[in-house]
Amino acid sequence: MEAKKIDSRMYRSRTTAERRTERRGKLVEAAIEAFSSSGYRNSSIEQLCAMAGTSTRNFYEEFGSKEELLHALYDDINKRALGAVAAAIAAADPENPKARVGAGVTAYLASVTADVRLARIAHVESVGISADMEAHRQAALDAFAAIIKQEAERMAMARQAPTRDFSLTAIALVGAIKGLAVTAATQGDGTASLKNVAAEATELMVAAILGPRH
Amino acid sequence: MEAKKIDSRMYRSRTTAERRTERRGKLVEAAIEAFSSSGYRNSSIEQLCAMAGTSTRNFYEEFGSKEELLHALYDDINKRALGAVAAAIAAADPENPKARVGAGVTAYLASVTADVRLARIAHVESVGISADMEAHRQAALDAFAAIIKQEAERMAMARQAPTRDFSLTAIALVGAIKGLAVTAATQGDGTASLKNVAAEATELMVAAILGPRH
DNA sequence: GCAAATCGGTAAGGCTTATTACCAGTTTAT
DNA sequence: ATAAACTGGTAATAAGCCTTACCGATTTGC
Repeated sequence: MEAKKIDSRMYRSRTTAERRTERRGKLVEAAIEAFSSSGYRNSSIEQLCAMAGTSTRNFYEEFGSKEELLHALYDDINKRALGAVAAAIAAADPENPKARVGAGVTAYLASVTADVRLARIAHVESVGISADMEAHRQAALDAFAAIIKQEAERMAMARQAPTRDFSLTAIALVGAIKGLAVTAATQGDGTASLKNVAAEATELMVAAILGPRH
Repeated sequence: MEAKKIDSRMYRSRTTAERRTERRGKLVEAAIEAFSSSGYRNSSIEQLCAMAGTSTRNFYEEFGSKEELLHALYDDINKRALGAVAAAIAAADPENPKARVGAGVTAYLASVTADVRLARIAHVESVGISADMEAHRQAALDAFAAIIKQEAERMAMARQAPTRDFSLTAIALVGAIKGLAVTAATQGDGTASLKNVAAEATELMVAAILGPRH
């Protein structure tokens, strides 16, 4: 009696799952555009629905609230960036620390600056929304810091870097990379080109991890 | 005819200027508490007035809007921090670059972490409020970056650092210091104590400015 | 002391926006 | 083919909040 047949019913030649994912995609795309141009707080659900060509009724079918949509969007952006970094690091020469670091940070910056709107959403519009969102954002930053810390410890283990606590170094480097990412995304010309910014970030990370004397 | 006698009239044994500055102070203090605990967007003007023991009528006498209040508060925080940094740098030994950098960054971190609420307001609650506020915030970050850049160039001039473009380095360092400041403010115990954080920031800045080989 | 001017609190108007109830359109089962 | 079930758009409900008009309280000038 309770069992519902999901994904079986068709509507306008589309299955339920198709319609849902399509609507979800449209809403996310609308949110990317609206949040990055008008700002999260100035974007109303009705506006998002109008841009996505759907209705508020369906909005609540996909997301419980505007914040839930932002949450999902934030996760998408971060998952993509984290994946790019992990892949780049894995593909780099394990014996060459600078190359590893450079590959990872360049992958991150390339991922984030590819679409200015995403950088803005991740680093500006998602800040200070609510206690929940803040906790989530902090967790994401911690995850990035953990990756950096892990890489640093790996180098220390291989005697390429001094053995010490890299916790604060990692936090500082996350902040530095974030600042460079925003700069590259908003004014990615000349001095702040992706190439220059990636080089700067790499130098800074190497200097911070390998220590002042090297 | 048009000339108004300002500050002359008394009300409840207080002059106009006295009442205004007092109210302003109470409103700012209420805003610090409300913004940092409930968040900027969740704090209504009525709430602020209730906490400050005044009325909405008087709120608009002092500030044109809630955002204007945040703007003023943000400026206060930054002015104090910038002043502390400038004083610390001026008092430091011009010949000892690391001491200068350490004094400046320690002064900044001490100023910001002295009151957790201020750190939260400056680095979290003020982000992504509006186009105006964003421009203002960016300008403040640029000002900090300019100070760092100037110090770096000063060192290069004295042949204590290599001669190069420090623009991106300064931006990265501002981000790093911001990240450390937030960490110290929110979890300023053990590893993230003011002392440790200041030391980390100093090391990073010296390494970044003086170059990898030193 | 009295009128004119100023100050400040209350309360209501008006706008925006989230949320849901309702109904029309569409599909499946018998 | 028709009833039952499901899908989705419109529109109304409801709440929150900014803003200001109004009016009593207080003070100054004459």
